[in-house]
Amino acid sequence: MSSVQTNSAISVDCVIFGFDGENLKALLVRRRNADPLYDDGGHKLPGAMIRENETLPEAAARVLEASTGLKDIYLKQTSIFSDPDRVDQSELQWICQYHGIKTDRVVTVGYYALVKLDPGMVSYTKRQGAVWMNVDDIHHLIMDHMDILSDALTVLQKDILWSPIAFNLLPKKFTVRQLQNLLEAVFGIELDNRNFRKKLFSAGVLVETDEYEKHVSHKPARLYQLNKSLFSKKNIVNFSTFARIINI
Amino acid sequence: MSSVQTNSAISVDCVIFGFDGENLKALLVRRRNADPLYDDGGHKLPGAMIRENETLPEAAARVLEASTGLKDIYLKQTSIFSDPDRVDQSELQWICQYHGIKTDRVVTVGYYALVKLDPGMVSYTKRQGAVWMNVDDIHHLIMDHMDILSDALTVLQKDILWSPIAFNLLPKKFTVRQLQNLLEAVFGIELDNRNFRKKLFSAGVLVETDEYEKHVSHKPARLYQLNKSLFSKKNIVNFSTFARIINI
DNA sequence: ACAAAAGTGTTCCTCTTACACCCATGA
DNA sequence: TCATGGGTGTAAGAGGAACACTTTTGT
Repeated sequence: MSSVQTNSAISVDCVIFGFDGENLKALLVRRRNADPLYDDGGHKLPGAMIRENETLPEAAARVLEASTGLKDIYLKQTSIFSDPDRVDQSELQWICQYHGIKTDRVVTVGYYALVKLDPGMVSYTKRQGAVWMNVDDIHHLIMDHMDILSDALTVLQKDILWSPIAFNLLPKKFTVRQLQNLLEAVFGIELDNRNFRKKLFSAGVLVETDEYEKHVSHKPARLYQLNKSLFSKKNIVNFSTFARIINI
Repeated sequence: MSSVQTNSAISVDCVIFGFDGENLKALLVRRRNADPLYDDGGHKLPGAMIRENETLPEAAARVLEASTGLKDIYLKQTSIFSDPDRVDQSELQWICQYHGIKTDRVVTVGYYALVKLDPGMVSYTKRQGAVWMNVDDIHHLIMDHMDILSDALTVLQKDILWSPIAFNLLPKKFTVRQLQNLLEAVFGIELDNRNFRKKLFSAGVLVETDEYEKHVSHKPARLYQLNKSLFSKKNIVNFSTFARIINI
């Protein structure tokens, strides 16, 4: 019988999703920005080891802030990746050396975050050496990070159906089309615009503003906001608007 | 800045759900069956420390087998509980002593399992000193185990809507009423029996058998089985039958 | 014979789907 | 004036909700 494992290191890896009005994107970093020796060209998810006196959500929030400069962002745990061999020996050696620690094993916890992708954000992350890639175009990441990403996407899909988190990916004021594009991108489906509007408005999740798109070479679309009064009651629990609209 | 945490112990705690045809139950153990000194009368969830060369799902399966004698049971990770103070100093001391380990911190990972509650199972668990309690009647557990239980129930509810796991709580052959009772118990709702049958049969998830209930003092109900052909295709992904039936 | 749960049909109404044209703007 | 996406209505059909009585068994 093997002995109890006490010498584990625990890390968090964050899948940071963003939406540019067209495509769902995720933020990736080079293996080691700070250490060109180990930049093998592979991309990875932003992550970190947990510290003493820090919970996992706190560690994830720290990673998020380091990558994006943002605090108070929607952040949710997905799965744990605990295969003893998920980090091979040479990776492990490097990790121990890099952090100045000694460990036999690294268990990682996946998180996903939802951020508003505006030009300011893009230039901020660019300065950090990070890159926003279309989720559909990401095929290879180092270690098991591809698994972590796929898992996060699956969880995101379910969560969007059952909570109003989709609005975390949109600007405060947005067009109906942006919301429709978002759902189409996340689920890989197409929606009938007329029926989408009907169900959306009858569900009462949106409040119209008096503002419109500007500088577009077609009839400018009205901007809407999320109906915040949904949050005052216990309606969050019952938010299944998108499940109905997508008809799953 | 605090240093990187490497000396964590990782445990798993399992919420083992069972259904007796009427109520949803969970399996609880005394704090330390083996050690009467520490039996303070409080109940806890079955759990264990992870071992070297063991993944978390493997550790959870080990706990499950120790509690119920069952292998190959549906088992799913829920959340992680990582508050540095979730285990207080005296608990920590006891844990280190009991396991003969040295650690500063115990992070635990919640799992839930679904088992068929037949008389054999009940007597097996009774011999282990464990007890099946109605989930509705559980109000106090030691440490943060009540949080782990509540969390598992929430996850179970969502999962039941989106996958055929409900059938893991029923015998191989069951009546329509048992399935209805199960859904009513898990969600705390009431369903119209006629409409329930209509939707259930039209969804094609059940196959009828030629068998009936026996020794009941009313018209015996026909026994049904889960339509296994659902699994051959990719239908598992699209299983939303109960979401439709419950109309969420 | 009685108690207890099984099993069955219909009507009404709501919600979903499918589908085509005019409108406002920038270039 | 043209190209582009915004924005609207209707008709037909499917699916959901509400509801009461007969059947079969054990006692």
